[in-house]
Amino acid sequence: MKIDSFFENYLKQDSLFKDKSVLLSSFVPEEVLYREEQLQEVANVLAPSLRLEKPSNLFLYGKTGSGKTLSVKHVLKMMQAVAENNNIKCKIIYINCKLKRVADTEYRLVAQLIKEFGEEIPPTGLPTDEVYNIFYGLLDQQTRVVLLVLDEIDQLTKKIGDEILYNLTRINSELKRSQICLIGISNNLVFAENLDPRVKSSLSEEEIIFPPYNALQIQEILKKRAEKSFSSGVVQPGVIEKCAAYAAREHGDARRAIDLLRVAGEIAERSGSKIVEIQHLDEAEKKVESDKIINATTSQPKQFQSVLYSILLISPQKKVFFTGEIYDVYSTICKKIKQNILTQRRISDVLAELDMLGIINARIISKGRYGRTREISISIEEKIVVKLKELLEKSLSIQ
DNA sequence: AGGTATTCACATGAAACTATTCTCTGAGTTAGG
DNA sequence: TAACTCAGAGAATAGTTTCATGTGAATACCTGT
Repeated sequence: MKIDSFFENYLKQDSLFKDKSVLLSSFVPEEVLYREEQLQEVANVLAPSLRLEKPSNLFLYGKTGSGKTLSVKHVLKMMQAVAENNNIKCKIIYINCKLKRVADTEYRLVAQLIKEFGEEIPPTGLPTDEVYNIFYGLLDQQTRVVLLVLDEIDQLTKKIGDEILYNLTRINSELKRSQICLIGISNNLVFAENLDPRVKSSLSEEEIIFPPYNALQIQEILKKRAEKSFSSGVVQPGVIEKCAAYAAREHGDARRAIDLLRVAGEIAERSGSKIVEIQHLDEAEKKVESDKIINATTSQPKQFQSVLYSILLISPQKKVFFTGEIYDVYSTICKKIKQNILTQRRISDVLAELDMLGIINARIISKGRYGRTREISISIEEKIVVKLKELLEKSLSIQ
C-alpha cells in the first residue's frame, strides 16, 4: 500500500471513536459517579469562599484513580460558575506538584503561582524570598479569596520538605485583603504523619478520604465513558467487564481502567478492526505497561541508564543478584563507553530509584558474615527486557 | 552445646561540592549632541 | 551624557562526592560442662 492511498483510506474509514477526549485523564465529566458524599463535603467546606470568607483548609486522601482530582475539579468548576454569575472575586488555582520543571521545587511552585496571576518570573537567578514578595504583592492587590489546589502534594514534600507548606499556611497572617485557602491532594494515606505538627494541624483542618472504587463501580464508570467516546456498538460485550476487573485488581484505579480502554481502542483502530475486542484489551495492557517503563527510563540521565543496562546484562544468567555485582558490571561498562564511574553510594541510590519505578525488585537482606546488601531481581517481562536493552544500547551507543 | 562478640558489605543520612543556567549590577565603552 | 556592552557576583537546580554512622545475621571465639 502506498502512502498516499493510506491517508485516503484513513480518512474514509470511520473512526471507532466518537470523542476520544472523554477518555483522556484531563476530562471532567458533568457527573461524578459514586462520589456524592465526598462532593458534598468538599462543597460544604469550600462554600464560605462565595461570601468572601476564608474556608477551612482541606485535605483529600485516597489512592490513585479514586476520583480526588476529578471531584475537586468538578466542585470548583461549579463554584466558579456561580462566582462569575454573582460577580464574586474568587480565584481558583490548580497546580500539580508532580510536574517536572513546573512545580516540583519551592521556587518553581511560587513562580508558577505568580504565573497564574499573569506575571512572568525568570526560571532562575532570583532569590526565593524575592519571589515570595512578588507573590504577596500580587495576592494582596485586591480583596478576594484564593483557592489553591495542590495536587500530589506528597511528591512535593518528599522532595523538598514541608517548609513551603508552612510558609503557605502562614501567608494569611501577612495579607491585609486577600485570604488564601489550601486544598491538598495526596495519594499517600499516611502523608501527614511525617509532617511538621504545626503544618499538619493547620493544613488538615478538614479531611476527606476517598475510598477506592470497587469493580462494579468501575464498570459503571467505564460504561458511561465508553458511551460518550466510542461509536455505538463498537465495544464488544465483556470488554468493559474485563477492563474493570484489571483495574479492580490494582486497588480500584479508575484512571488506569479508562486509560486501558482508550489504548485498547487505539490498538483496535490501528489494526483496522471495526470493533474493540478482549484481545485488544490484552494487548493494551502490555503496551501500557511497557510504555510506562520505557518512558520512565528514557527520560533518565545517562548514568542511570547505564546502571539499568548493567542489570539487564546480568539478568539472563542469574535470577537474583546483589549491589556489588551490579557495580562491577557497571564499572566495566563505564570504561567501555568512556564514561566516568560513579561511587557505589550513588549507585545505591539509583538502585533504590529503579525499585521505586517498579523496574527491579529490591529487598534488603543480610547475608550474615558476608554482609548486608540489596537482593535484586528484575520485575519486568522478558519481552520488555529485550526491547529495553536495545533501546539503551542505542541511547548509550554501545557497539 | 550455648552464649557472646565480630565482621562483612553494604545501606542510609547529611552536608558539601560542581557544573550549568539564569538574573542583576555596576564599571567601562561608545556614539551622538 | 545617554545608551550599550560585558564581566562578575549571586541564585536555583540536578547530579554527585565525601564523610559518618547504622545494621542483621552467619561465623569466630569463648566458657563451662
